[in-house]
Amino acid sequence: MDSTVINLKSKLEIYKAMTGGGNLADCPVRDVIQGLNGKWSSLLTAALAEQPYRFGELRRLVPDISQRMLTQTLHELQRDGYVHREVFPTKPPSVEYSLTDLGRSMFGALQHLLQWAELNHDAVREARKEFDTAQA
Amino acid sequence: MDSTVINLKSKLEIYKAMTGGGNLADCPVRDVIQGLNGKWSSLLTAALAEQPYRFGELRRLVPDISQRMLTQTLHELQRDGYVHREVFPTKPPSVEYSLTDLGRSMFGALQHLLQWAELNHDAVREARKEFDTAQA
DNA sequence: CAGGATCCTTCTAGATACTG
DNA sequence: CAGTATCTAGAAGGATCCTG
Repeated sequence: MDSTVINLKSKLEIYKAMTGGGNLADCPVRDVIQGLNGKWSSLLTAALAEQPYRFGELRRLVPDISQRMLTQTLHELQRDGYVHREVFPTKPPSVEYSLTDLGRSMFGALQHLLQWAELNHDAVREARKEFDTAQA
Repeated sequence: MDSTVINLKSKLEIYKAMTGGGNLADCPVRDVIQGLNGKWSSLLTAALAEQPYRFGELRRLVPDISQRMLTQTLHELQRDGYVHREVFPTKPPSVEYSLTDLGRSMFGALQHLLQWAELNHDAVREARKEFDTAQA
């Protein structure tokens, strides 16, 4: 079966996983998703999915991220187990960031959404334009 | 080919789509993803993927969302073309929200990530715990 | 019933300066 | 090189009251 085909059963399961139990605050799915909701999380994951990078390389690669947000986002991704941080005791020190197995697995799932976004960006933009002019 | 298998070519394409052109502020992928980064966007999309709901039904379904955020998030999802809003001129009025074709298409891609989150929540939690104790 | 308007709090993210 | 620390503006989100 094509894994892009979604049956109702899995929809219901996801929905239940997100809303069920009356304990939304501790909902597992939302807990994980929340960790990827940052402005830079997806972008940095996508970058590291290509190949490992060092701190400075990532800065140059993503010129409009502040060094504070780069540090912080990498830290969060590392904390959630997606990113491995390896320090090489050179002088001056160099630090390499790479995806863990969990990170690669997660990116495999995230990628569907990124690809969809790339393919359907025009439709979304068009919908926004239409909506905004209709409101005016 | 199993669509969960990622080849390097598509990785690179996504990465380029997210970072290329030196025009990150207008990056299409990030533009679309940003619209789904809200605290409630995924949850409401998942709910509406199951079936259409009325405003009050969604409130009861997601008890910990404020009515303000429910209104606002539905509005954003509608603006991006994911959600259709239909007003029935009854007394008092009733409004039904449902996914558009674009919304269903988007959810098909988002769902991979939600399913991954459900399956791997324990691993993420474990990683966090390990990271936090290692820091202490 | 389905919101709009307001006020307030918290969280996010950017700018800048400094350090091992 | 790879960060930390501090400060601040702005956005996101919550609480409450009001209405067609």
